[in-house]
Amino acid sequence: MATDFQIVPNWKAKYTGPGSAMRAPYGLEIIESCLTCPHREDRLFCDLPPEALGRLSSITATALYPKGAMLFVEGQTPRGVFVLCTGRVKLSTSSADGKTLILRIAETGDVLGLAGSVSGKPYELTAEVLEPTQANFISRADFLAFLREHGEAALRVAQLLSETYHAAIVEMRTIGLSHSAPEKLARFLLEWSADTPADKGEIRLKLTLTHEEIAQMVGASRETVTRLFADFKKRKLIEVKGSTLIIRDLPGLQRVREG
Amino acid sequence: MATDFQIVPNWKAKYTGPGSAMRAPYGLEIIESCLTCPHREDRLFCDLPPEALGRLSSITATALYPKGAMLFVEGQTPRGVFVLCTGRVKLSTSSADGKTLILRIAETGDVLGLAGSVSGKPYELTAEVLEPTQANFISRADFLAFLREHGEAALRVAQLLSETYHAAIVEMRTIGLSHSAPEKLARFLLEWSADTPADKGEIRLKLTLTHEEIAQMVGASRETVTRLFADFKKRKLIEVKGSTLIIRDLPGLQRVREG
DNA sequence: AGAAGCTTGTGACGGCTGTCACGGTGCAGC
DNA sequence: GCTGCACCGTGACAGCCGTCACAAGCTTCT
Repeated sequence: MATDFQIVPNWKAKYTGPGSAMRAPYGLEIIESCLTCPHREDRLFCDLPPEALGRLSSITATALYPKGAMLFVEGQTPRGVFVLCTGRVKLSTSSADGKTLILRIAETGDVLGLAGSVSGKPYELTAEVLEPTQANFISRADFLAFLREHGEAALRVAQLLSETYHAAIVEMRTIGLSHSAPEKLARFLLEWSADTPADKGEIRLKLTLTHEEIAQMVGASRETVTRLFADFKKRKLIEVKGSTLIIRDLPGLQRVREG
Repeated sequence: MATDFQIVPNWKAKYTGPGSAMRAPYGLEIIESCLTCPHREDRLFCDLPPEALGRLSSITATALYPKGAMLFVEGQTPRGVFVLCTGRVKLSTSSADGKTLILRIAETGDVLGLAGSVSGKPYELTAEVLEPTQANFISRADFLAFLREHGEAALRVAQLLSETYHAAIVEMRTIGLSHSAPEKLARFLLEWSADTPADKGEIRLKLTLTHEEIAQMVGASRETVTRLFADFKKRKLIEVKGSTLIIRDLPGLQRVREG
């Protein structure tokens, strides 16, 4: 297999491709394969017959990626799919003048590069590793062959794509249907906290994103995000302690979202 | 089959559901089935073996929809997929305060409601008929059974979803990555004209959308769209004759898009 | 420890564009 | 033809927010 093309700023190249030499940075353990990894979140593979799973694992390659590594970049012809075992990956698109729009932060269990690999059209997004990440890689050719063989897997892929599409629409709403920046930020925070249960009226969430990145997610400037956080804090809607953000006044934040 | 739930403002209900009484309004001809219809654009069915096509036609119901009919509305639990034979359908989402964002205008050959039907999650969009439309309907249950039976069709569906996703991302860029309204409008016009070939330096396109609708597509107000059209005309970038829009200065428009 | 670099906080300012208001125009239906 | 309605055009105005500039914390590496 040819070594994959990847841009890895400030990092040694040897860590960056499936099949290339691997060593765990930052004391990360290498997990043999996502197929057997403890957090069986890898949603691509659930409910497939064992025979299919075996075939799948034979075409899967595990690799480690350091912070800053690019799994793929916008415009590249698709090379295959990545299934995240650990770590977080930023999915973004950017315009010629350097402005960036972050669509979503992928986490454990997410499948990346699916749409590109299925359609054969260039990746529409760039996938940049935010924190050391282990991922399974399946080349496009192997993946398509596998799907042709296993109809139920193809259906599963269609489901995943539907969900991805759904998420894109939701993201679109935050950006397109909000009049003001406060609305957008409120929408973002509420969206972000959606699957975290409230604990005695409070919602605590880890928010390990810079203001810049949040700005790129909601479509605003870095300064407005900073100012809005200050404003929200003053209005006792939220509270920030280190990298954890606490939503103190959920209804209040919802009112901000509604305008 | 239960009659489908549909909202049809200012129209007789009898025209609105698959299986219900049909008569062609506005002198439209009823085409027996998209499977045999002259413009074989119905991309869902291409390249399937005849046996599968036969099965498909047996679960397909054709219906006519008048202007203003809703094929489905946002939040509804998915009932099935629609394949457009003729006509145009507006796909939009809207917020509580009545603001609307149009994602795309579906045309002949497009498949609607696919993501919802595959995932089972509520439709994320509303599909409103812009001009008299004939569409094939396949109920969700039949459709899923068909996909489970025919793996190659499932793969085809995955491809369609990938394309839909791709289009959503492109739309997202117009809205999220443009700083100014002129940029957004230029992006929209260029996007809209992408598949129309240039004819001696000019591109002519039918633009049967109101300024209001264009505004909802690019995420701006109706007035700014009006003003921008006037501005573009003054700068000799475009020209409008009735419902046809002529792009006079393609490079100029591209410069506007780049900011 | 010190320096470099990234992140956050804050003030000033100006332009874009959303909103409101109203008038004109064209089309459909009675 | 007249009336109503939807759409288009345009002016005035305010306010939001993007941009620029700079300072102050924080991390990270040497």
